[in-house]
Amino acid sequence: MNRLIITEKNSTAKRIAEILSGKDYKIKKIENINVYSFYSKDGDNVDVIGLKGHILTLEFPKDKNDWLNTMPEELLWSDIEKKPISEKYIKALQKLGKNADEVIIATDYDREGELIGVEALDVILDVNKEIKIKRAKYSAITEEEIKKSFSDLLDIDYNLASSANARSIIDLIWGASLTRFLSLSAKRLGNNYLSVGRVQTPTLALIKKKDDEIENFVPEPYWEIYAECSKGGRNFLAKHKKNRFKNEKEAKKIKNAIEKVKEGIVTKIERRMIKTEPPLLFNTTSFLKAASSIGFTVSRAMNIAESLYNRGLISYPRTDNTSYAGMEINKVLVMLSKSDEFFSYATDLLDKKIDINKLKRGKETKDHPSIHPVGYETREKLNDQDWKIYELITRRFLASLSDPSIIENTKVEIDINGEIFHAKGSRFVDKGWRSVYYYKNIEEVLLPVLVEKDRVIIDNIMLEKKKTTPPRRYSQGKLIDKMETLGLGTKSTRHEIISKLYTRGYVHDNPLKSTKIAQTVIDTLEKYAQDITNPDMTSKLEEDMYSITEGKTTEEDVINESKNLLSEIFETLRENENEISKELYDRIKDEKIIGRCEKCGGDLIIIRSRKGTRFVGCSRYPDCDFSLPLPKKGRLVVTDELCKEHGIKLLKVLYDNKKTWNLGCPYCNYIEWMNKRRENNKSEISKKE
DNA sequence: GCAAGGTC
Repeated sequence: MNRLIITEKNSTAKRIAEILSGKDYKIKKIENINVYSFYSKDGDNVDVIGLKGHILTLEFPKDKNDWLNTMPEELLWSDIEKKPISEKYIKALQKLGKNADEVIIATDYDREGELIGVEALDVILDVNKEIKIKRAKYSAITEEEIKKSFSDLLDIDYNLASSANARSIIDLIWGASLTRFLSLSAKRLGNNYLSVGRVQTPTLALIKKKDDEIENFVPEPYWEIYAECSKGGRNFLAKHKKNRFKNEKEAKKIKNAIEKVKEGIVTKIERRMIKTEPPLLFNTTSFLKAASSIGFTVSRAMNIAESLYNRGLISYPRTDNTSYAGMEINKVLVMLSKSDEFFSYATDLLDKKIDINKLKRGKETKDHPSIHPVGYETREKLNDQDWKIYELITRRFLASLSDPSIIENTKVEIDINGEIFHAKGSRFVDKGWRSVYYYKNIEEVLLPVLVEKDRVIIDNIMLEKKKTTPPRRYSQGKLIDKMETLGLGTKSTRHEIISKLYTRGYVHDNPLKSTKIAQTVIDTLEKYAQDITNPDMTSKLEEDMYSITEGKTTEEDVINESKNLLSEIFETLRENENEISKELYDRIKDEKIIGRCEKCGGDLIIIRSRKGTRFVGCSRYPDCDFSLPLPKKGRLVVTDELCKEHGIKLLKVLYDNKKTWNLGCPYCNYIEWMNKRRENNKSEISKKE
């Protein structure tokens, strides 16, 4: 009998073949894809193939491809076709499926995994209707789990696959129709289109909202009173117990009253032990957050993690798990105890004989284990960035197994002529896990030895004026975290969604700032199509998907309900079509004004020629011919910052390969370029001489 | 040239 096993990715195909064959398998290539082949104990021939995630994608029929000749709302009621993403996987599945008596779907144990399995199954049923179908569900790729799942095979959960299918159709219809409507209204076609989506738009709205808060923030002054104290030659700082004074007079009055006082009395000392439990193991979100805080962009961090995974150095980087499930702690520790960098720490942990049952913390999910090291490579053999990521993951793993960190906090109350001041100190009692995971460094504040009724010398009383600060923008890491909290995107897509916002010219910088275009898009959508700007759309979809899975409703019903809602939105959009178009077009046109013409005082605008070239020109052309060159390639992003010398908005250029060039002021850039050219000419001339 | 979801 021929048995075919289909997994979601190559790495699990290989691992499953290893486990089920006892490492006795051969690799054959079909359509240049690895297939792991072996004989089972019963003498059955088994082939294991790993796919590359989804093998099919959704598409509108060709006649709907012309944006200018299709009403965006026509997409709501259009057919949707399923098209292969890569032909070779389809061909390979057909070849293997034709000769198989039984197929076991062994894709990941989640919604999308079930759909990927059904996609593969549909391809196979086309060529072999008689085939027997089974499903293997495993919650970790450990020997025990895999063996158990293959000896206890289940059936395909078609409802679960259906729920994922509904999601994909709804995403395409909403995304494509609204993207086209906005792009057409704003006359932004070609690669300048204005994208809209269930996940990207609410994410962008978060960033824009933060920008609004900062824009509207009015700083309020407040005052703080500090006392510079000393005891036994040791200086320390105490702060008035009221902390912030909103009233300057009140603060001044206190300062004046105690300014000449030379001594204070310690009236109270409070000591508290603060125990901080070790951090949980990394899942994708917490990993990206940590990588972001040490200076990586989330895309870069994810790329490196993928590459470390492919080299066998870390476990699968896309997971929601933060528990120890599916992980062999001692094996990892033994491996690390042989490493140059971590041997002493790992050895100590091994000696401690950690009780795994006491480590049952974190969220246990049915997907891959938490991100942890599975191999080791010396620092020299990895490049700097790869090492930093590997080190971060390894230190986190070690930290999670370590003791809590204990800090002693001391609060000293000092009476200065009736005014109460507080001095705060902190020192490590036991660094615990912080000695190996030292990324969030905590500084000790040491106070002199004090007891109640001690007299301390007051060297100086200071009144400091401060201002309340606006909220902080989202860093990439914080945004990933926020997206997870709101249920936006998945562990695998969140970083891609953020990159997408950059390449669309919707955001720039890190922490993220929204561009004018983004602000206009969000304002328009919030006015006329609020559902798509709201994270609730995702929560609602999640509920609907759950109902489909439970059999309480159908894929068709959910899609129709969603289409009806979108159809109502389109009615509103059409009613306000002219206004929307004018608003989008005008505000984005304003975006093109980047400064004032030094020759005539007109507006400097980014002008695009029909040939696709562009330059900075004066709005009073042909009366004024002032112009500045711009690079031919890449997407221009206009920032809010102005050139200090020319008052022109600074520009950035985004390239397809995701590289960014901070062009800055186009005038400065032009001058620099001219100077360089002059230098080159000079050297050319001198060479000739 | 649209989305989001997989995976590399």
